[in-house]
Amino acid sequence: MSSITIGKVAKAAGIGVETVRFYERQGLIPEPPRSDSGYRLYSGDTIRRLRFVTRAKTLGFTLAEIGELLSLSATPAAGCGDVRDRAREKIDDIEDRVAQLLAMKRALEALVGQCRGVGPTTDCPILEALKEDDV
Amino acid sequence: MSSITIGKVAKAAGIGVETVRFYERQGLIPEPPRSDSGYRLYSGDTIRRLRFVTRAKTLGFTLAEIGELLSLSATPAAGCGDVRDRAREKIDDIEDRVAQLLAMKRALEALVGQCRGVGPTTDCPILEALKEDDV
DNA sequence: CTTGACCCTGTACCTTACTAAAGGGTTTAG
DNA sequence: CTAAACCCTTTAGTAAGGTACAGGGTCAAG
Repeated sequence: MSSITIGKVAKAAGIGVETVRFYERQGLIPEPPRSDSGYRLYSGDTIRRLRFVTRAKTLGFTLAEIGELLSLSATPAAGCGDVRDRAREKIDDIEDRVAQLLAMKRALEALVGQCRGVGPTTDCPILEALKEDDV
Repeated sequence: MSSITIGKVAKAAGIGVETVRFYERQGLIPEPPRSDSGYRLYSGDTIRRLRFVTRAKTLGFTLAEIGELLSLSATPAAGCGDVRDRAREKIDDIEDRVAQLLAMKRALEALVGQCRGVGPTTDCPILEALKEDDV
């Protein structure tokens, strides 16, 4: 049932057909079953997976990292402690990123506030706001 | 006073000398004054600026976007409304990223919870947690 | 006063992440 | 039944973001 060709999957995920095949080669999506004529036949899950990839990419994860994230959920219960450890690493990583983004946001808000005419735009508030955070 | 050579600046920023020159070519840092012999002479500001670049990079900003962020603060008070608008765009962008990162974090936490033996690891919580967020 | 650690420019090369094209089979609408 | 619109593989090219020489000058310690 509901098996869709690569063109539909690509369109639904908002990427190109070539990119879907590329992600398959990179191991980000599993090799799908084929029709008699060799066409790839996908299920709706692939669309979600592809959307996850594009989102994670805009968040600064490399394809390799995204592969790790995806493999976390795909791993069977066997190496459960290992999965948990890697998930915790990713959580820490995400928390770092969030903290840095919020610092950057505060800096930009300070800039906008400065723009309202509170003071002179002499120094750079973006750099100022981040200079203490030695990561 | 306190002028440092490219090697020191690079080391302090945690990047290579070649990368500093590359960022200069990309316009991310200003062309510094030179010594009589042609050596680049930096001030401490450059180190902060370079650190900002490397951080913004891990947060998924392209070098072009980072250039825009940096130029926001460098712009004189003249085009203040324009600067404010662009800063607000960046703030929105950052808020989106934070929201997506937090969704991803929740998904990972659900995964870790699942690992504690609460249930079978049949479906993928990472994909599940993100499937509603149509961005 | 030389030798090793720096610096300069310029060019070439590398990785990541696509994107396109060549050459050919398949499906489907008219 | 044919022509547009898909799909296949393989190979090559592109853009972003560096990284690495080559060939040559500079500086500071011993």
